[in-house]
This record gives sequence, structure tokens and C-alpha cells, in this order.
Amino acid sequence: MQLFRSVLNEVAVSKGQFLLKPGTVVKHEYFVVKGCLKAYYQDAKGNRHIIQFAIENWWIGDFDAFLNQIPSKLYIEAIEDAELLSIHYDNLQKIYNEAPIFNRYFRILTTKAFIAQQKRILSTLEKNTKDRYIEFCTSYPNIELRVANYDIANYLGVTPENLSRVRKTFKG
Amino acid sequence: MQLFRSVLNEVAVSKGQFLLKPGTVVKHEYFVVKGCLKAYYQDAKGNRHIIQFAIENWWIGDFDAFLNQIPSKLYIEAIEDAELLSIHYDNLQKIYNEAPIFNRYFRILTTKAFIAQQKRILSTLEKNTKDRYIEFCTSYPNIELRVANYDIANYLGVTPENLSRVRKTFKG
DNA sequence: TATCTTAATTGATATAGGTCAATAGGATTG
DNA sequence: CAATCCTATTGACCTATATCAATTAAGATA
Repeated sequence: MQLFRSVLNEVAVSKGQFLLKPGTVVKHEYFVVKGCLKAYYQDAKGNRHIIQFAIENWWIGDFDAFLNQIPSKLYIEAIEDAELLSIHYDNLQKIYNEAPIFNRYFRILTTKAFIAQQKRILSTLEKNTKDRYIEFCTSYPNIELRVANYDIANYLGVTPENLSRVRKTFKG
Repeated sequence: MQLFRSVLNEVAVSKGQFLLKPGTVVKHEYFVVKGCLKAYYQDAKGNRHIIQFAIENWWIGDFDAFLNQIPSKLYIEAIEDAELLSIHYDNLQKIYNEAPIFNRYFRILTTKAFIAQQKRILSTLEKNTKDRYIEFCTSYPNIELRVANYDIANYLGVTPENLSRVRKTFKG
């Protein structure tokens, strides 16, 4: 645990700042101590698709680019001023070698993230926009107060206009 | 590696047979040696939603139910006669303890599965049905010859009718 | 081969959601 | 306070996909 702490670095970003932009070879993953961030992909048409929101106690990064040490395709941007802990790729490899138990920690972490994503996929397959919005709000409590409407729409895969209309149907 | 082999069991299932049904506490995960299977969720309306196809060299299981040792919500069904290797939950825990390096193996395996799912989510957010069908066929080569049309539709989250029409638009 | 069963296709229509344009709030800045 | 800039909402219309029903095709079984 001391070893782990020794390789974590404190990072502060303010709202609107980027932790990562496409094309960068990704050297860090980030743990959110405070604040809120989004990871998104911008396609050829300029549409943004939110892969992940990260709030307190979540990890965020481009796991594909990080694992395979290839250039990223994602943006990671702070939606609120945020405090993070970062871990460098080389240090993480060092930790895996020196304290293999961390493989277990990250194995379980990754499995949980995998399961969460699977739920998201199922939700998309099964439910309509309204129900997915409600599910989203309950699984990320109070997130709708911290995140712009259009970002939630981009997460759910609908337009902001449609989400706005959908929200009207169950507010009073 | 010998330890690993010693806890794997050979399982054969024929087309149409189930490896898993909802309500079961999941004791096994499966590695596909030969054949093809599907994992799906059936919702309250009776609609089926395919979470995963598994072909040769893939792992399949209900990872949520397995990790947390809770009753499954999924069906896993063979769509071809299949040969599998199964590993029992208790044996996997034993392996993690006796040969912690397996944490590393499964950490990387899970990370790759996570990344594959992330691509599926992105694909759903970005692309229309036609492009997703094409992407599906290229990422699971020749799968369209092994899997029923309605199963592919259930994987993509569209109706079989619609998928049928979409396919017409680029065949000659 | 004839029959039965299941899957795929086609047609007609309905609906959810997208697109584009306009307007209205809120917040921020000079 | 006014001006500006975003964001959210609303309206009118359009498109992709769903739904339901009928038909055809393909596979399995006797």
C-alpha cells in the first residue's frame, strides 16, 4: 500500500481543462478524489459520444490506449474543478512486478467495470429513452445536477432535443 | 499451468442445450474449444437481448453472477454442438491463491473484454444499423453463417424485420 | 418425397426519435 | 445594467425503425 501511494501523483484540473486529447500515447490513468469528468469520442461528423462520466472514487482513462500503449482516440475533460490521483504506466508495471497482489485489485476493479458496462448495453437493448434516463439518474445519483443535459443525451445516444421532450413527460 | 489444467473440466453440449438458466447460482465459467454459444437476457415482455456470442477461444459466462456468487439473470445456450472447458468457482479461487500470477492473466483478459464492450457501446452511439451490421460481421468473421438472423438482430438491438431490410440494401 | 415447423422476407402502417430553425432562459462579462 | 454567449426548450417536419399481418423460403421429420 505504501508502494502504491508512492507512485500516485496529485493532479488538479479546472472545469473545461483536458486530461487527454486524441493522438496522445496514454501514460496515465486517473482516480477521481473530487469533481466530475467525462470521457468521449468525437466522430468524423463532429458528434460527441460519451463513454464514461467519472465522479468521486472512480477511475477514468483510455484503457485501450493505456493497456496497448497506442495513441488515444478519446477526449477526457473536466466538467467540474477536480482533484485526481494519477498513476504512470511504467510505475503500474513496476507495481505489478513488485507486488503482484495489485493484479488482483485491478482484476476485480476491471471485472466490476465490465459488469457495469454490460448493464449499460442491456439497458440500451431493452429500454426506451425515458427508462434509460431514469436508470441513469438513479445509478449516478444527482448527476443531472452536475452534468449538462446535452452530455447526458450524448451518453444515452439521443439528441438533446429529444431528451428535453422525454423529461417533460414525467415532471409533474 | 499444470495446476490450471488440473482444474479444467471438459464439457460437451449439443445445439439447443443450456449451460445456464436464470435463477441459478453460477459456479462455472467456460472456455470455448469448439462451437458457438450465446448469452442472453430475456426481459419481462419476453424479448431476448443477446449480450455475447462466444466462439472458439472465447470465455463465456455470467461474470456478474459468478463474481458476486448471486443468482444469474441470463441464459447461456449452445447454437452449435460445442466442446468447452469449465472452471469451478472454488477452484478458480484456489488458483488465485496458490498461483497469484493468474490474477494477471485474468486481469488482462478482463481488460480486453472491457475494451471490446466499450467498442460495442461506441458503435451503438455512433453508427446506424447498416454500419453496425457490417462491423459485426467483420469483427466476428463468418458469424452470419453460423448464427440465426434474429439472433444477430437481438444482438444489435433491432428487429429481425428491420435487419432483413437493411441487409437488402447492400447485397448486389 | 411429402409434411411440418421454424425462420426470413415483404407489405402496410404507426411511432419514436432526428433534423433544422426559432425562441427563451441563465449565466458571465464588460 | 446591457450585451453576449451558452444551454434548454419548443415547433414543424422528416426518417428510421417498430409493429402486425401475410407470405415465402428453408430445414427438419416422418
